[in-house]
Amino acid sequence: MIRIEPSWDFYRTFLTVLQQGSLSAAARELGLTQPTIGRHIDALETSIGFQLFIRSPQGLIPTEAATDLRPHAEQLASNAAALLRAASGQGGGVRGTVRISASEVIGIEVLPPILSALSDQHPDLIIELSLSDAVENLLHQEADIAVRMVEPEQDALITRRIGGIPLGLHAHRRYLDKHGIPEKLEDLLDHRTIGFDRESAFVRAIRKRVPLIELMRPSFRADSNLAQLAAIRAGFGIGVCQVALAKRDPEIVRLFKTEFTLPLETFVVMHENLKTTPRCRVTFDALVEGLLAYLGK
Amino acid sequence: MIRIEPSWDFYRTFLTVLQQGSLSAAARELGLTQPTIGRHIDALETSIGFQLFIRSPQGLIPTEAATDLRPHAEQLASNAAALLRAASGQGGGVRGTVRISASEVIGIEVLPPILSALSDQHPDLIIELSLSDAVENLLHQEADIAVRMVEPEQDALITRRIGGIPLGLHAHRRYLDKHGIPEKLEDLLDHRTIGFDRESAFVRAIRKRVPLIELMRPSFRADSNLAQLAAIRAGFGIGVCQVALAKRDPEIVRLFKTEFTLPLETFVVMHENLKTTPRCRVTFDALVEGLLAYLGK
DNA sequence: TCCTAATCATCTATTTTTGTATATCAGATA
DNA sequence: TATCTGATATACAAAAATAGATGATTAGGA
Repeated sequence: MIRIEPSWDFYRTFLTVLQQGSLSAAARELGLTQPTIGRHIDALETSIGFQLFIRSPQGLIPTEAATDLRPHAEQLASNAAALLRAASGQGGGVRGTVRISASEVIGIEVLPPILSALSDQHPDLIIELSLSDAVENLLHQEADIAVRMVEPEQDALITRRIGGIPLGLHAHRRYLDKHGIPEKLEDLLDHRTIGFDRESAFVRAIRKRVPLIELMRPSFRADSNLAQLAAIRAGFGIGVCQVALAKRDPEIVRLFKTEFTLPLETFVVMHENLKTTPRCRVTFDALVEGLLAYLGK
Repeated sequence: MIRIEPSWDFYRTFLTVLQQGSLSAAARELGLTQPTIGRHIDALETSIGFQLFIRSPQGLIPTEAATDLRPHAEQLASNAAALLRAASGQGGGVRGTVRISASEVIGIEVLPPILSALSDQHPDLIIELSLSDAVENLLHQEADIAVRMVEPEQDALITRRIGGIPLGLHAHRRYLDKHGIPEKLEDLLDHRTIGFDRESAFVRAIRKRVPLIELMRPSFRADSNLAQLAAIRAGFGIGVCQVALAKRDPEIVRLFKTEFTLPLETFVVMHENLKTTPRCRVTFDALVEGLLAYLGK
């Protein structure tokens, strides 16, 4: 039974201990001392009435109860960070921190010049870029704005459709010189191809489009699209990547230009709450404009 | 510029001051003293670098900045409460607090017997009932389970469709004795009717079904369906309410049984995270079963 | 086997936070 | 006008939280 509400700071301490694995490490992380962290955990355990950690000389091992509470504590941390970001943007004008979530490929290959120009225009704007393909992080307020490849169905979000980024099959000229150029799609079965590690919505979309993919046995697998792109650039074999990115390297050749093309629908998404805050508004617009330009629109 | 992260407790204090409107009232609310609350606000203002309140002898007036931060602070409070509820349910078995959100009518007229039976079966279960028609409170974790009249489109939610609760036009016999029984739908225009205060999705659904409603000039308006039900029971006039509720009072007569009937789709909804926690599982099942029984299924 | 490095627990001095009491101000009321 | 009630601000003492130092325990490596 919980008698009095614990200090919210205890939640922060609790999460940090979970993340760091020991009182000492959490103390270093938070700029406090180990006895203080220990007292916080003790107080929290007393307050909620059960044990959160098993102490050991190697650190603290979370109990099942602690693991159950972890997502709540993480959300609390996200919200606290969101509040601070909101606070940093106060005072009118474009200033403060804006946190953008995007896929690895987009974040590394496409966004930097867009964000760089934005930053030049608004020197007081601090840009954080979080690279992840998880769709949910807008709802958890881990980011203010997201570039997504699936249309979100959430009402509280403002969504702007950018269009389909064309994907194509590509290989490095070095690879083709050595292994020959496939003439028909079926020839791909005899080539070294680059594929996905795990099943995902994106992979299913490709399969649907080109059932042949099903039969292929990739000789290189990676979940990270970035790693796949690197593999194509390194001449490892034939893989799927954005046409615009491939064009940057004159040594990379597009294959089956007519037979295989796949538009990757792209959206810029923002919390409705943030539409009036200048820094988010400006960043949202810059992303939309920059991505449209990237698509040649 | 924010230099060091403020204590999370300051956020709680900040929100309480916003809610209560003065340092003194917030101090009473939190069980602290007015100087302490004042120091918390001072420290938070120093930390984030701008003023949150204008002090006055009548209390504290929030600045625009404070108003902007308010939703974040509220979400923080919801999450902290959700964490505590999760904590209260630890230890296996059906125990702890479960928070249910439902519309006023459902919560007052339909749920009590269901929840009462549930409570008898599980003495360690503490039930909180939050009456509101806002759809979003599941996402904000203000409730664990919700009874909703619109199907949520959110992926992270578990939804169970109950079916359509039939609505009908009703009036008290006392009213009909005095004003006569309308023969045709058009006759309603000459009667005292009970209508809605504001536009809502529910109202639009009714309008679509029975365009005649558009023409009616209700002599009693209330947003609260509960107030409308009370008005029908008091013999004020003719209004819309659940058929099953009207039947409980033999003095209430249903009108235009064939011409006017409207099923109110009903869903029980729960966060996916909570499906393994016994108290939520059990409550969810009890609500589904109870509501199906209420519908005669 | 012994040494090192990491951990948590405990005790005490110090710093920080909080509470108490009081002063001050603005508005409502007789 | 005098008074009462609510509010914030300030000074100082009390309480609480914190840091620092030390000891005990364990794992891993020479």
